[in-house]
Amino acid sequence: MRTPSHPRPQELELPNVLHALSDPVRLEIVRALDGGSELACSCLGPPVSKSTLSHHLKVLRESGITSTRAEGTQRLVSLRTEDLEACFPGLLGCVLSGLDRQAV
Amino acid sequence: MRTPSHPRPQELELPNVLHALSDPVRLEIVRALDGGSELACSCLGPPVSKSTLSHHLKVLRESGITSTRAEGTQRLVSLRTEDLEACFPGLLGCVLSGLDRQAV
DNA sequence: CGGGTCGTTCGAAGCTTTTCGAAAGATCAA
DNA sequence: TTGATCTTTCGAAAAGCTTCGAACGACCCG
Repeated sequence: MRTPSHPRPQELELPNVLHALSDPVRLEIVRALDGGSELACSCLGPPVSKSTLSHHLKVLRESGITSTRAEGTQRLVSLRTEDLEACFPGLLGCVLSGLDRQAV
Repeated sequence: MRTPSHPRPQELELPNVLHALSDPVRLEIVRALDGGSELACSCLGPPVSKSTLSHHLKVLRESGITSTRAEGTQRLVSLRTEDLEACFPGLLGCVLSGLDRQAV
């Protein structure tokens, strides 16, 4: 299983990033990754089928929000915190704290 | 022409707000409103048909990003800067500066 | 009242998104 | 090799989004 390709930092586009963040399932995934942990697909997100989860991870990866790395039979997913901070300073933090605020 | 209804601050939802901001036409509208000006529909956004513009303004309004006020035959649209800041601190600013950064 | 301007709503076309189960691919362990 | 595990891809259904023109509604000025 190969590590898939990721957009380069200068290729990140704001509408894509915002769109990727506008889905509740994907927000949940982003929240689970907050803190810098590198998690396998099976640890992420609310209960959806594995094909659905795979789809959402693809959207996050292709928008530049997450990074996915092959490790044996697993895929380890993490946030591209630094690249996001360089492209859209503060954005990820705002979204995460907005999430917490609404999590109630 | 009546002033339409708007969601209350506590009703703003992060996925809705992010979705509303994830469209290039709507981002353009938000950028035009940045600075606090109150603009008529006809002053906003890239060249799209008026029904399309009306639709995008409705999405922005219903997500809580903009406020629309009737003034004679016009509708004056403005950003709900304070409400957004209260619900999702920093978000609007990040998005606007990210926009500038990509505007090139 | 009549006509003009501003904006919304309706109806529709084309495209994308979300979701799932079934099947296939990749890796490891025995 | 065979089987088990983890994940992606395929195919498909249902829902939603973006866009437009045409029609309508609200308001203002002569």
